[in-house]
Amino acid sequence: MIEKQRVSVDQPKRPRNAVATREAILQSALAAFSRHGYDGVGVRDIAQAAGVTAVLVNRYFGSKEELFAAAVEVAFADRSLFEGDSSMLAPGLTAVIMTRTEKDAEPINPFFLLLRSAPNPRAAEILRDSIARHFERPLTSLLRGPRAGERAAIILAVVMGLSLFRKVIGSKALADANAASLSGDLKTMFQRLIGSAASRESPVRRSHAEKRNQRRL
Amino acid sequence: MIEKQRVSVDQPKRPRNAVATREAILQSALAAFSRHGYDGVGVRDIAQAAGVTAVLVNRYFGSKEELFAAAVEVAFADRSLFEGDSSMLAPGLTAVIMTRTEKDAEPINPFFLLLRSAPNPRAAEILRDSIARHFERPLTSLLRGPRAGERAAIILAVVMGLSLFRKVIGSKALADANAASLSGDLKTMFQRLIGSAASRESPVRRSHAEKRNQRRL
DNA sequence: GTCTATAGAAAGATAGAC
DNA sequence: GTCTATCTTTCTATAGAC
Repeated sequence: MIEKQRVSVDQPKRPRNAVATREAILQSALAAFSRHGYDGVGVRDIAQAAGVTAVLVNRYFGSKEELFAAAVEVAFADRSLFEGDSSMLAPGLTAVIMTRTEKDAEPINPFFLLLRSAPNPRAAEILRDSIARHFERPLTSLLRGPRAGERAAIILAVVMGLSLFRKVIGSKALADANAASLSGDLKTMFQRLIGSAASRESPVRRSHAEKRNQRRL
Repeated sequence: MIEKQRVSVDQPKRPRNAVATREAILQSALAAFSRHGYDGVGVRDIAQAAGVTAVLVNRYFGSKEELFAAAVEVAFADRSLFEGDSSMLAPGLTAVIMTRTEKDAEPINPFFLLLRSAPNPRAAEILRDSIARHFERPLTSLLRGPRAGERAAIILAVVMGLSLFRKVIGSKALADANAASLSGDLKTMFQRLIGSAASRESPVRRSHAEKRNQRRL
């Protein structure tokens, strides 16, 4: 029926370049796993989008599973969110959610990679490990107060749940929500989770406010 | 190698009973989709667990996709969470999360069905529709205050994110968290989201408190 | 380093016997 | 109403040519 198409140029074979080929496969895998999840994409698809055949995927990465692990490491490498102090965390998390899940946003990001690959048991193992190292750990060390690890995981879980509803499921209520009011809600929610006592009142600007008015409650 | 096993009795054929067979397939599908997700299970697996062959799945439900839609309707039918008034909502949501994601909990429930099937685009469509009808709508009508639909979706997104981290990913920080303190955090978070102004302070018991002290802030 | 060709398993769905 | 047998497609992975 329809002729198979080459994504790259119409050369008979790709020019020999191991590192460039490996990188092309890795980027293609990152995009494909983000868009369709581990079980939703085959090594053929990934190879074709990178301009090579499926053989090279296994040659460079050993197996689909190992390719996935490599793609996860690349996707989760961005640490910019956790570099400032904790006062920028709530606005930063809110902005990341809003921009990466808006209507015509690039569908390639670590959240979608995670959400769409988590159903596969082996992928889930790889993800659990990478989340702990790249997200839970740095976020935990940014939080003050008791049970920082627990609260960090809650914050990340909230981020993932919102991304799920906004983009993977596509809930109308969240996908079409007014951006300003939704941002406000999220920022407040994150601020409260970040505040050192998640189960107490008014964590917003707590450290400043409580010096001025200890009997606020 | 290993002989295939019949789940049911060792009769050559299942006794003829259309409604019982249909129901057995439906329950088997519900369990399988919850455990492994839409893409993680085949109609053969579902049929075998129901004690029939794969032919009957398509005979009774038309296709895997239609079987999935039927299973979703069954899974999402439980409305007990939204029957009381909104004062029981936060404790109820917290209890549902904690019990259904504890260590040895039954892995068959609507949350896992949703989380593990959402990556498939057709399953996502079916889920989006059923979530709107069975969860977003009743929860929205239980919430007072502005942007109830938006806030209902946020609440559901938070529930799903927590279930994801506790059980599908298996984040150690949340899976092994102290049940009492985690419950407390969740209850507070839900109470704030349920309170009529998600972006303002102290929604807990707001309606009572604000009558006594308007200048609390 | 990259390819074609293919092995071997498993998927969804259907024809036709009983 | 239920089965066996089979069609067709797709999957991961590998052998071997160039």
